[in-house]
Amino acid sequence: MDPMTELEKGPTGRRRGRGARERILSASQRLFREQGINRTGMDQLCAAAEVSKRTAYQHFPSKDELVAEYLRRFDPSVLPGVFDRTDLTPRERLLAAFDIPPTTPLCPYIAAAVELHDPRHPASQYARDYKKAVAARLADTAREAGAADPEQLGEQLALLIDGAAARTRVLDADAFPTAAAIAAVLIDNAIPAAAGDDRRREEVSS
Amino acid sequence: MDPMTELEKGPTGRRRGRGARERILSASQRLFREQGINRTGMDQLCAAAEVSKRTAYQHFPSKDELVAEYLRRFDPSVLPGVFDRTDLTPRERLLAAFDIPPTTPLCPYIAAAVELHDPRHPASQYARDYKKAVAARLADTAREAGAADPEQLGEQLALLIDGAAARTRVLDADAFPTAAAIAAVLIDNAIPAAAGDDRRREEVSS
DNA sequence: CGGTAAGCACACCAGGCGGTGTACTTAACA
DNA sequence: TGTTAAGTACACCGCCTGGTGTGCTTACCG
Repeated sequence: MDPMTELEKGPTGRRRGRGARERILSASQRLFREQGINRTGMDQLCAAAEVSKRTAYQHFPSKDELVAEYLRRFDPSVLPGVFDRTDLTPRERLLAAFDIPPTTPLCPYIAAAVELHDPRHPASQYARDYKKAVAARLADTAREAGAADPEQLGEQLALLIDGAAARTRVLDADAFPTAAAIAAVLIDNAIPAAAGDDRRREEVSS
Repeated sequence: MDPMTELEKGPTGRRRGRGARERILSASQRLFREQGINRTGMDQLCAAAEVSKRTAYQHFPSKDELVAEYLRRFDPSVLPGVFDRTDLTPRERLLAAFDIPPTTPLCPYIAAAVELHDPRHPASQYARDYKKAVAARLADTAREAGAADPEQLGEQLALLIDGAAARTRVLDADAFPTAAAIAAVLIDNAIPAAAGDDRRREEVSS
C-alpha cells in the first residue's frame, strides 16, 4: 500500500535515541496526503508523530526541508510492485501501472507542485526527478516490449497516469480505467509486430 | 487569452458605485493564477484591486465564496475560441483544444481542487461542473466528427488535457504536444471510416 | 560508572491570516 | 437639492503559523 514506510535510519546512522526522525517522516506521509501540505501545521504534525516540536526542528531545519525530504523518500521505489513483476509480460507490466487502488488520493508530487507553487522550492526538484524517473522506467519497459519509440511511449503513458490522477482528484471519481483504455490503444499502436494479445513472450531472466 | 475578464455587473444590476466587484474578481484571476489561492491574502488582493478591504467583504461574505465565484465565472465560456471555430473540421477542432499557449499556467480548477483540498468546498462543485462541461463539449464535437463512441472519446481527450496541464506544471515543461500526439491517435482510432482529410501522422513529441 | 547526545515540555515570538467595527466621503439619481 | 447606497481609511481582533530559547530527563555505550 504505502511505498516506503520505514527505511533509512538517521542522518549519520548512529541512532541513539528512540527514532524520532522516522516517526516524523511517517506522520508527514500520512498527514500531507490526507490534508495537504499547507493545511498541516508543524504543531499538528509533531503531535501526530509523538515528537516534541524542538526535536523536529533538530532533525529538519525548516518545514520546507521536511517537505523536500518527504518527497525524496519516494524516489528509490518508483512505482514499487509494478516494474518488478516478473510474472507479467512487459506489455502487461505497462498496463499494470494503471491498476491503482482507488484509495490512493493523488500523486504527492502533483499535489506538492501545486501547493508549493514555486518551481525553485527544494521539493519541486524532487518532484521533477520522480516524474522523469517514472517516465524512464516506463520507457525501459516499453523498449522491452518492443515498442518502436520507447521514449515517446513512456512519456505518453506517464502523461496518462498524471491525467488520471489529476482528474480523479478534481472529479472525485476514478479516472484510471479511462487512462488504461487509452494506454492499451497506445501500446498496441506502438508495438509493430504484436497487437491485442501479446504473442512474443521472451523470457528475460533478470 | 483570458476567458471572461469583465462581464456580469453586480449582484442586482443597479450599479451605482465605481465597480469594485469587477476589480476584485479581475485581481483574483490574476493573483490566484500567479501565486495560488492559499498564498494570496485578502489584504494583498484588495490592494491589487484598489479596493478597500471593507468593500470586498461587502461583496463577498468570505474568501471561500470569492474563490467559488472566481471559478464560477469561467463556466459560460468553456474553452472559448476552440469549439466555435467554424473554419475547422470537427477533427481539427478536437485537436485545437491542445493548442494551448505555453503561458497558461495551470487549469485553475485542478489548482483549486488541490489547494482547497476539500471536495465539499463551494468552489469544488464548480470545478467538477466545468470539467464535466469540457468533456461534454468534446464529446459533442467527437460525435460531429463521426466517432464511434463520442462520450468515451470526449472523456479520453479531457483526460489528456488534464494530464498535459498537470505534467506541464510539475515538470515546468510543455506537455501539450505529447497530449496532442496521443489525441491524434485516439481520434483516428475512434473514427471508423478513415477520418476524411487526415494524413499520415507526423507529429514530433519530445 | 559517567559522559554525551537524543529527546522532551513549555513558554514564547513575530507575522500573517481571515474577518470586523466605526466613522467618514463620494457618487448617482429622483 | 437631499437621500441613499457604494466605497474608503484604518485600527483592531483572535487565531494559527513557522520557528526559538531554555532547562530538564532519558537512553545509550565506552
